[in-house]
Amino acid sequence: MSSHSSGPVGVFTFRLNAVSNLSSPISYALGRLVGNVRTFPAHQDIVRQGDRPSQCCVVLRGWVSRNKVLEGGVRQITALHIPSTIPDLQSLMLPQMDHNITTVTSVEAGFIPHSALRHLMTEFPSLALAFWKETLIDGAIAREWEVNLGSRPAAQRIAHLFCEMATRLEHVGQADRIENALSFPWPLTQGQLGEATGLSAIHINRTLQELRARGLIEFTRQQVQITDLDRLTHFAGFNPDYLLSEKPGQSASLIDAYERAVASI
Amino acid sequence: MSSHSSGPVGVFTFRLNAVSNLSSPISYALGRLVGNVRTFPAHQDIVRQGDRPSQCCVVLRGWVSRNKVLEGGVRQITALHIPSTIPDLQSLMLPQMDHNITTVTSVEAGFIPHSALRHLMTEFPSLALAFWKETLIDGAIAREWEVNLGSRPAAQRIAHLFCEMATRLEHVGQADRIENALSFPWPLTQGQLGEATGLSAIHINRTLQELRARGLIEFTRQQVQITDLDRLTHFAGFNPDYLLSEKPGQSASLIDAYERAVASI
DNA sequence: CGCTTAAATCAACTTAGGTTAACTTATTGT
DNA sequence: ACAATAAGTTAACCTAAGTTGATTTAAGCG
Repeated sequence: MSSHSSGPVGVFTFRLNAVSNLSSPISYALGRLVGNVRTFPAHQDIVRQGDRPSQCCVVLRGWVSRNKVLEGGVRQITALHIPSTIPDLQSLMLPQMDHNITTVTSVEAGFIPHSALRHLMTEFPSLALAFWKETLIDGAIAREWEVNLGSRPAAQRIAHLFCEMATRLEHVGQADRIENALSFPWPLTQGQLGEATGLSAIHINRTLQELRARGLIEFTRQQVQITDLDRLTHFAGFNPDYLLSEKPGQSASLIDAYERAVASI
Repeated sequence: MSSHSSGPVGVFTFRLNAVSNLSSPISYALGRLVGNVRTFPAHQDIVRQGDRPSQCCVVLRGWVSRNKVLEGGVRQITALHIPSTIPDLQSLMLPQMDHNITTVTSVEAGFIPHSALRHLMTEFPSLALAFWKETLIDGAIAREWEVNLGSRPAAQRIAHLFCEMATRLEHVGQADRIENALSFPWPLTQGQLGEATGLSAIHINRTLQELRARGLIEFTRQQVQITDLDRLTHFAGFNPDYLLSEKPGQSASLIDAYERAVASI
């Protein structure tokens, strides 16, 4: 069993640091709280709508989605979470989950009891501020998804999501950039991509082909390759400001930290 | 000029209390910080995308929208704010606004300097938790809007928004209920309703007529009347849990508080 | 390794919702 | 009370996206 400050948990504390500059005692204590690291298979609920969790889940490897399922069985993915985030952090303040947290890939996740987090927040009020800030960034992403769902045609909508994920993945060192080209893992099926963008799987397929024909992206198995990020950015009307990207310097150290963490597994 | 703990400011502190049960010294201090109360005309930006505010805005009367404008000039409303909320609370933690805050109606708004809020949060860490909780509820509402925009057909989408606003307005005593019928002010034009739901103004018009024909809603000038809330709720697939409604008891005291506040203007 | 199941792809057809433009009804301002 | 403007309504037409069903390719799996 891999466990604390070394190993994948590092991904988590290092990113919180980059976003909020936590002091090292907080960051150390937080890393130590992550326990009970488990591996989940793909397409499994970690937390369900209506649950009243007593612990928070930290994504250490793999992707998870927030999603809601309507009566008819239609599923809407409202957010995608990549390693280093706590998708159900809200359960600390809002007792009942209003949505599911579901694995997209096989996922390694750790858990922190609410009680431990509450104690730590009492001891270090700045931790609450860091969590609040995470929630605010999540909110900014949700707003951009609303714009995407409400106002962009299919091709731009999909392109915008690719731009966002490319940017977020690059921040945690999970995208490869060569000049202006970016490639990164893409574990969503076309059906799931449709659930995230509010489009049918068939229309996703058509539109993906259009994007390929325009030379904006390439697909190889589970990888997306953005041929020219500037061109795709312009096409999608993407403005990365809402992601509150870390400055280049911090980003670089994050990548190092991540790679060290992964290497030590 | 009306100003502090009496008058419309009461709407604000009373609601924060209901959501997070702030102790009375905090609530009192917070109410006193709201100054510089101004009246804005309808359709005016209070804060703009890209701004770096040094104060937060408290909505005391009227409605405001969060919105983003795309290059082509299309506007997407991502949230509606009714009295008692701080729409740009995030500016305290995220320096740059990622969206506009625009008045829908004529609006009375007060302002609190960031510095004052920061001091108060340092003195009372539970205030930061209350703000975080507000942000989380905002996030839950945004997720439901994502579902609405991505997964519901026009009639259900509009109906769902009516259900949500009816519920939220009832919490702050701004909806009249007679049995199962609810009526409340509706200041959005059909065009703005389209901007909130990602539909064209013409299609809003068509769909509104369908909802009227089905006997689900009635329109009189600036009022919406829900004929039978249960029926509309069922039609829209609305589940109010995500709004974290106060329990009936608290709700009632809120209404009283609101009415006292309004009466004292 | 072939068998099974899930994704992806393709084509034909349907439909919800967008668009344009003409016209009517409310508001607003003077 | 009037003109001027904004909002609501209606109709005709168009298109982006949904749907159904058949076919191919790729991914697990015993």
